[in-house]
Amino acid sequence: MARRSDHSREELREMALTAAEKIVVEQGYEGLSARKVAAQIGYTVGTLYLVFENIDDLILQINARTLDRLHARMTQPHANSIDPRDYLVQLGQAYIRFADEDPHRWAMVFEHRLAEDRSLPAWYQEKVARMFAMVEQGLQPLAGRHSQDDVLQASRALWGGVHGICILALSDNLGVAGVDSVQQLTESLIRNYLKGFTGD
Amino acid sequence: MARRSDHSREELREMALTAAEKIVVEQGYEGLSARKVAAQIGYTVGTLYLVFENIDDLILQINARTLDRLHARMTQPHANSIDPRDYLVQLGQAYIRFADEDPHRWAMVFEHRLAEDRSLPAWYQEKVARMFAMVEQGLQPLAGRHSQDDVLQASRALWGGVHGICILALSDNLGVAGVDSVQQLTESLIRNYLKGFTGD
DNA sequence: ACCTGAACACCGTTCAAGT
DNA sequence: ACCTGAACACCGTTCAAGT
Repeated sequence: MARRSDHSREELREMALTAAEKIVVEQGYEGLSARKVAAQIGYTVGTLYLVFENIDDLILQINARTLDRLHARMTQPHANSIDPRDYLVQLGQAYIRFADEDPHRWAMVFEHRLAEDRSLPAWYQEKVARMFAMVEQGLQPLAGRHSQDDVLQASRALWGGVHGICILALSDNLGVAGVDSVQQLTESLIRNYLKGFTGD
Repeated sequence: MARRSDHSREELREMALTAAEKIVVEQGYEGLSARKVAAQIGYTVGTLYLVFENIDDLILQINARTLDRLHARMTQPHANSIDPRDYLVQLGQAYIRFADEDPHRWAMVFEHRLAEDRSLPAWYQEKVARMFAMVEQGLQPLAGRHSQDDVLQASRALWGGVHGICILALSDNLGVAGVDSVQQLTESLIRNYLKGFTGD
């Protein structure tokens, strides 16, 4: 015992994150604990605190990976060759699909709250911003006579909307059953909003 | 000790809920614990379990009260005498205002997750349904040639949208500062969606 | 230098025992 | 009959001590 040096810090970190992600995927946010992660990788709890600041830090690292996965899923090959409206609907539906297929991972991103006084690190906020930027860009071709500020506001309203439908659906608060109806709701929100936005 | 009979079950319940609400308002969801509630009302933890099934049950009771408060706030006096569009915007803004003024109480309603296998009791689900019904009714005058099903779907999309903006704003994920901009986002979402919905 | 093991201050929940 | 107090199985976090 003590001084094993079986693994480097980096290896330890990777093992811990992988083990933690497995727990989250299987048991959800509530099922995660430092002790479980430590047990999974064959170290003591104390060791985790050599690699992560605390449990919030560990969760943040996982959430960052989740945001990366989500971003990858939302990156479409033919973004430029299709109608902007269809593209935005596709973005929304990719988002819903991701949340539906990996609900625990997705939920942790939004269920995890930092202590009131702490705020998300810049590198993390950037990952969130990147997603909003996708929507903003998708909206750009429809801007018409709208100012850049209008487009920004619209992208936030729109994405907030998609997110809300997603949340309510996954928590069964929308009284809609199945992914298909959620996808329809999303499409309804986006298309109607865009009609209003473009003024067609 | 033992056999105090200082308070009836009903009194105990009321005291516990009031104490618990105070803790939630001040310290948020995470700050709540059965032991703290018990200490506040001068009883042992065990006593709480004579009045509530478990801590989830206690939280559900608080959340039910919160939904009642919210419903009261959203009930407007002149609902029938104003433009339906304005009315829906007012509903949305009342929702945002409530969340902004009482963030901890509001957040607990949406942060609290039941165990995967358990579902919300019918009496609780009805309180949620009641709020969606308000939106649905507000939307009714704008239905035009839309089917009843379309109106239902639209009310869900719209309310999901408002909710999403509210969540992202309160978790600082929208990059918007202050209630005013959130209110603007909400109005943008609702008015543009309605333009699309009514086809004007 | 690296990791452990035990400690500390917390949880939710249960239930024999006291009055 | 009513409530306690202690127990059980968990938490996150810290850090002296062992190799």
